[in-house]
Amino acid sequence: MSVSETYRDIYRVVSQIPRGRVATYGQVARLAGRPGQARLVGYALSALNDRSVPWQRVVNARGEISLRSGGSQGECEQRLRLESEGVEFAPDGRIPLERHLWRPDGDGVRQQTL
DNA sequence: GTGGTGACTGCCA
DNA sequence: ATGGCAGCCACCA
Repeated sequence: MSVSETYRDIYRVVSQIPRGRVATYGQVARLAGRPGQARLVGYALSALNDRSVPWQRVVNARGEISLRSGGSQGECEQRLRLESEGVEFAPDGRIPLERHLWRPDGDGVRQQTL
């Protein structure tokens, strides 16, 4: 394999993010069994080369899109993809985590209660 | 094996 | 409210 089990675990968690919802790096890290190590998630996604993984649903703690080193059109593409999935963006370009933050435990029980 | 860096987060000023 | 510094783990040279 090209990736370690840690990466694979991270990808697995990211793949479990439901459509129309987003998760923070820290959250994914915690679910992946690496609490407090959001950097690894970001780094794992940076090394990610698989379109099967919805990496676009992973945002930073502020609900903004973290763009990669050097900067690229990935940011715009990510936003478009999320909007296409039903994720709303605030005027300031942020995502209301209160509404779209993924709740693994809730499992879509109370998230839709706007 | 060692050193530096990174798509982050949280606390302090 | 914003800005800056330190820390964690894994990958690359």
